[in-house]
Formats: sequence, C-alpha cells, structure tokens
Amino acid sequence: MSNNEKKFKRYAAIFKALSNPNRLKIFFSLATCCKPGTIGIFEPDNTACVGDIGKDLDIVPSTVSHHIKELRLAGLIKTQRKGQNIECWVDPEILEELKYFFSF
Amino acid sequence: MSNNEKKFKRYAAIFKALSNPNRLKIFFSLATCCKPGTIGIFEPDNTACVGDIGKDLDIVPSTVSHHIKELRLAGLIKTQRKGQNIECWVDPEILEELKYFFSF
DNA sequence: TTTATAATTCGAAATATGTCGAATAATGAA
DNA sequence: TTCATTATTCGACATATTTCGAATTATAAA
Repeated sequence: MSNNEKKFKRYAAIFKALSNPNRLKIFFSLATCCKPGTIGIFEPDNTACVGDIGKDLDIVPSTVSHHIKELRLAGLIKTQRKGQNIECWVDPEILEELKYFFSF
Repeated sequence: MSNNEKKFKRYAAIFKALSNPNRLKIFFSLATCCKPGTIGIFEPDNTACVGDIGKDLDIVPSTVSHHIKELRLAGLIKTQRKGQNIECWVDPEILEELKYFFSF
C-alpha cells in the first residue's frame, strides 16, 4: 500500500472516530474542558475520567468505554490510569494536524 | 432537540461523509484540483465530473454517484449539471468552518 | 428519431457499527 | 481479606454502510 493510500486510510479512521454524535461530544468535551465557559465536571489539568464523561450522555459505562477506545485507537485522545479512574485528554498535536488538513 | 444537539449531529454527519477512504479521496481531489502540483484530470475552473473522479478509484460509476451524493448531503460539496456531466466542487465556506472547528 | 454517453436509482448481499447487559479485571477502602 | 467503585471485555442484536450490477433517466450526437 502506497504512502498516499495509508494517509487516506488514517485520516478516514480519524473522521470515522468523530462520525458518531456521542463520540464527537466526548471529544469536544475533552478538547474544551476547563477552558473559560465550560462546565466543571473535569479535572483542573484538562483531563476527565470515563464515569464523568458518561453522565451527560445517557449511555452506559461499557459504551462510554468503547467510545473512548475508538478515539484512542484513532489517535485523537490519550489515556492513563490514575487509581480507579482512567484519565483522558485530547492530543494537542492532532488538533494542529486536523486544522492543517483543511487548509488547502 | 437543542441547538447544541443539532450542532453535534451536523458535524458528526460531516465527519461521517469523510470517514470512507474513497469518499475522502474524492473530497481531497476536489479540494486540491487544479492547484499547483496536482494532476490535470479536472476542469480549469476547480470542478470535476463524476466519470473523471471514478477513474482513479477502481469503483463503478453507481458507487461514485452514491459517494458524491453523500458528500453533497453533508454540505461538503456543490454540484451542477453541465450537459451530460455533473460538475462537482468543494464549498469553500465549509473548509473555513472545519478549520475553525478544530481551533479550541 | 435512433444511438451513444453520463449519471442516478434501486435492490441485494456482505460487512461494520452502536448499544446494551452480564461477567470480569483493577484498584482503593474498610 | 473482603467489599465497593471504576473501567473493560465479551456476546448478542438491531441498524447502517459499502459496494455491485441492472434498469432507468438525461442529455448530446449521428
């Protein structure tokens, strides 16, 4: 598979991760958390745990977990265990990359 | 449905349209066509027809047509009949909007 | 008018996705 | 150690998606 082919598959996977409304909300919450004007369900260090994220969305924890995994596999977010919780945050690099993608 | 809910559904639909590798290639070709360094299968006015688009992709015309429709319904591209052909081009406004979306 | 070309619509089949609930694993607290 | 909390994995099911080929529509050319 050519480099070009790989590039399209990678970006298609990124957009697929953002193509579900609930997953997009999760991504958006993580990206904007703790900035001025946002709700305070998240940690002050721009991370959030799976349980907090699910509260707003009316979906069960196993589904939240699944969505988090999809976002992580697509490279959109990073995760790290902290005690009983899993902290999640958006990778700042991917935001730059995506902005660049739409700069033709 | 709240305005916020609508917003997420709309953007999720946009990303869904870009979540298929072939559709993403079509979008990319249209967005970059006729700019320096691109191949010259397209019209000089930044438009392309369905037949041209399908040549590179190894998919039959009916599938190309389907993908074009998805991109159009998502608001990513515009189309217009010109004789036997349907001209397609990327909506410049949506590119700005998407760049802005990733500017947190 | 008849024929050719371009694109769309439709129906079908294989595959993928979203969601849930139950069971399991990981960690912290009593 | 035992119990409680948080998150993940698994299996299942309903729904959606991708793609094709055949039939149809729209336009141009002979």
